[in-house]
Formats: sequence, structure tokens, C-alpha cells
Amino acid sequence: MDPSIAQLSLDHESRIGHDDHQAIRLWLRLLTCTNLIERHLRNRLRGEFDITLPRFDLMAQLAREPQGLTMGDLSQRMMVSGGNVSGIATQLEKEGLISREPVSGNRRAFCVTLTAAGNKRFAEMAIAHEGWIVDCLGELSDADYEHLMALLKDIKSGVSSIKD
Amino acid sequence: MDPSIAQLSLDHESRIGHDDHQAIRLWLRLLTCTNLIERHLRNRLRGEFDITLPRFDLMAQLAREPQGLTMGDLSQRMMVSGGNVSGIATQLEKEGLISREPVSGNRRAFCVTLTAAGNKRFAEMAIAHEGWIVDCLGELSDADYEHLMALLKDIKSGVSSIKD
DNA sequence: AAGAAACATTTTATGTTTAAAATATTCGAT
DNA sequence: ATCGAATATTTTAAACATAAAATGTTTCTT
Repeated sequence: MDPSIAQLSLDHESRIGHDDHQAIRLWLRLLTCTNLIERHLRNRLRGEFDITLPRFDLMAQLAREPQGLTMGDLSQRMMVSGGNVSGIATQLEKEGLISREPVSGNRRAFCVTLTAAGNKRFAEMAIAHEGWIVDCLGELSDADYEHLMALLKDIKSGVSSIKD
Repeated sequence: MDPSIAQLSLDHESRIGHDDHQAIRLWLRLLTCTNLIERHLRNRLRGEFDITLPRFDLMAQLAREPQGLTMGDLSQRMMVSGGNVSGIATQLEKEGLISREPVSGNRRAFCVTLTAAGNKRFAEMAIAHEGWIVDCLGELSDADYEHLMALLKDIKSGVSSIKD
């Protein structure tokens, strides 16, 4: 086979060589799947709602907590740095989708909530978003869903237990 | 249960509500697993070799193609934009790990290859890198590996077939 | 009550990533 | 031969991400 043509696959698995190990192959496949889906969601959110995935994620957290969350709560739940949340919140605030108000009794913290406009907008987006995910993952049988969830749970707890 | 305490999990799955659908739960777990592993690899590469994951990925592509790749090849294989590859390559070139040379017969393209120093450095990193991945994924049985690979393959081909 | 430590957030500096514009080259169809 | 389309790359602007420093607040210890 012509070596210049042999390796034209377009994803991360193109990185593997024939004698690499099982774990690397699995990792690259996992990475490819996640990246493909994430990119799809990003493009859809951008194209249909003119919003980025991080902004959507922040709104999703707030949608589940009508009483609001502090910046620190958001940072923890989104697993990103506080500075990052600060920047994303600033933009959503500028668009009128969230509000940041002082917390009575703790002048360090802010209580972040969806505005009425933010709630309305998120409700529209959430329906579409769920549909896109079903498009990506909906072909699996119930048994496959369960098995995949279980395997990923094992991986997640394993990785979480690794110290830096 | 106190609702203010009920949802303190620290990952993307904190986003799910009790009546959300299967597909969303699976997607969030997939995302969490990938992000945890990716973050771990990033931190390790930074801490032990002072290199970023994208730079490592670019070198990994070149390591498999000793005759070199064009910028466009790299963009396709790494599944990132050309501008991105351009920036990453500029940095690696400055560090003396890759070289960009004109292609005879096509003055638009550049042939990118690992330098001798790049090859040596990559060989060291690749061994450590594989070890880290085994640390993250090594607890799975052979049967689980195979099953997970198969499930992810189905997802990958399904997502790939979705048009933008 | 005073000082130290911990907390909550923002700012700054640096780096990654993308889309889109700009530049330059090659190819193809008249 | 030349005009236009396609190709290959770089540059630019905007968003995202982190770590570290800065700011202000609260709590703990003495």
C-alpha cells in the first residue's frame, strides 16, 4: 500500500501506530468521540442561538437552581477556574441573560440568577440541545446505554483517584 | 434532603436534573471522563516536560511520518483549524523541535518534520505519556476494553454521518 | 480588639482555539 | 495567454482557559 495514502483518516486515531497499546487506542477513540459531539453542539448553538457552549453551560447550571448560585459554586460545578467564570458571567450579564446581585449577610459573594429573558431563552435552547444529543447518541440500545454508563463510571472514579 | 446541599457533585453531571433523559446523562458522563483524563495529561506534560498537549499532539503526528507532513495535513489529522496549526508550529519551530521547509514543486506548501532534537524529545515523552494513559484506563478488563471500543466506534460513525 | 488565615471575586498576563480576512500560488477553462 | 477558481498558509480579532496577583471580606485565635 502506498504509505502516502495509507493514513488519511481524519481524527485523533490517525495518531496510533500498529504496535501501540490498547489503552492509547481507547483513549484516542474516546477523545475523538467527545470532540466530534462537542464540536457539533458548539456549531449548532452558534448557528441557531448565537451562543457559545460555555455560556450555555453556565445558564444550564442556573436553570437548575432558581434561587441562584455564587460565582464559586459555578466554578466548582462547571469545573473551570474562577477567572473563567468571571469572564463568561460578564458577557452573559451584558446580554441581559443573567444578573449578579449582592448576597445579604456576605458582602464577598454574589448571587447569580437567570433573568426572565435568560429563563425564556434557556428553555428554548434546552429543547433543541437535548434533540441534538439524541441525534448523536440515540442509536444505542438500552442495554448499550447502561453498559456504557457503567464503564464510564468505572473510568471516572479511577481517574478521580489519581493524585496529581 | 436539604436542597442546598443535595447537589454538590463537582463535575458536568451536576447539570442533570432528575427527569432528564438517558442521552444527556450519557453525554455528560462521556464529557466528564474525557475532560478529567485530558486535564490529567495536560498537567503531566506541563509539569514533567514543559510542553502543552497541542504541541505534543503535533509532534506525535510527525513522529509517525518521518518524511514529513504539510501544514494542511496536520490540520486535517489533528482536526483543528489551519490557523491553529500555524500558531503551534511557530512555537515548536522556535524551540527547535520541528522544521518547516519549502516543498520542491509546490511553493505554497511547507514540509514539516521533527528535528533530531524533536525526535529525541518526543521519544522520551511518548513513553511517559503511554504510562499515564494506562494509569487512567488500565483497570478495565480485556472484555471491557473491547466492548467500549465497539460502542465508541458506533457512536463515532453515527456522529460522523450527521450533517452540519 | 488585633492580627492572621481563609474566603470570594476580579484583574492581569499568557496561551489556546476558531472563523474570517489577507496573501500568495497553482490549476483549469477558455 | 489570461481570467477565475481552488489551494496552502498566515494574520487578525474575539472568545475561552488557566495561574497568579490584587482586592476586599469574614472568621479564628489569642
